[in-house]
Amino acid sequence: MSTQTTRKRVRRVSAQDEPPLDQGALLDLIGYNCRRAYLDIMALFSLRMEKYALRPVDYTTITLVNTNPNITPKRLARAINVSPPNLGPLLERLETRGLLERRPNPSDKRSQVLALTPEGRALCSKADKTANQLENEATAMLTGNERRELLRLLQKIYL
Amino acid sequence: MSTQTTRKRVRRVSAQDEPPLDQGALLDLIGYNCRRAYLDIMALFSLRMEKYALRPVDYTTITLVNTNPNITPKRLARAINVSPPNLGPLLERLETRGLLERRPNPSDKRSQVLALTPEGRALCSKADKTANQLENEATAMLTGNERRELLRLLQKIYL
DNA sequence: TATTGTTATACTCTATAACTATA
DNA sequence: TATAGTTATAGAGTATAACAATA
Repeated sequence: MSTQTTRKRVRRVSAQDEPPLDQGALLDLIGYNCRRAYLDIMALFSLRMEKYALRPVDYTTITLVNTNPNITPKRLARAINVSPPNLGPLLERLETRGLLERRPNPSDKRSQVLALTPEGRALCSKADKTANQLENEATAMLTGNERRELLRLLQKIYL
Repeated sequence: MSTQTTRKRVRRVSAQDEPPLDQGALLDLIGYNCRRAYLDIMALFSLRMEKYALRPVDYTTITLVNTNPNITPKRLARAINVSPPNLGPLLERLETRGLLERRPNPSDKRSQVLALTPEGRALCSKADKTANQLENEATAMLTGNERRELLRLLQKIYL
């Protein structure tokens, strides 16, 4: 073994008696760090959202339809980064579960408008609470100010 | 020789005359914001790294092997979140390109040790520079202090 | 002619079980 | 019996072309 003996407090990555590996230049990249933090949070997301059978994309979808009633599939597809052909089956599943309705657009017979059913709104409300709880849990090492600052900086990048 | 240029779509601009949609509760979620920022940065990553034919996972791999010479595939697989069966073809490609070597582990004939070739180290060095440039470009709206603070907060979550 | 949503399809990514050769 | 790496395979996730109905 070489000279790396910094013996940091090993959290999740290294198993057994493995020395932690040097992440080198990666630690200076925002993209890399965003992904690592994202994966950690999403691991907990999957766990906590399992009881609702909601994948991340499902949760994003019902939340967006909830706050943007009568949105068209076209706009939704762009918003959640799903191509129109792939959005079909996603909406189909949510509709089959009785959470979402696709109705013909009165002003354009080609398109549709989306809305949550009462069941969909109820589930969305519960899922929102769970999402906030799990986020607080996954980011419990941050103070309130740090959490708000992190949100601000991330949004500065993409918004 | 199929040099396929994937014309990545630039986001951030709502298409045509569409009103921007309300992201609602999502904007308060660190996970959601990490993903959005990550996708923005990675769009530029794909563009700038195209000339090296390095996908994100390829870049992470050669960087990690570079800073951790003689690492085993097992440890590497855990570090980059790739299952051992899926790591094989990845290393095979890098080896075929003459960037990486898999050598038998002298102390355990079951396993191997990985190292970059001189060509691999040269490419890694260039890719590192490009990665830093593209990151600075993608996060140009942040001040130096904001950038360092963002790194600190993200690492606080997963490290 | 252009657009919405759908169908069909293919390509990538990821996950799992079973195999081999060592230990 | 356990482990490192491989093989085979299946399932997600994602991308594009072509089509029908409508504008």
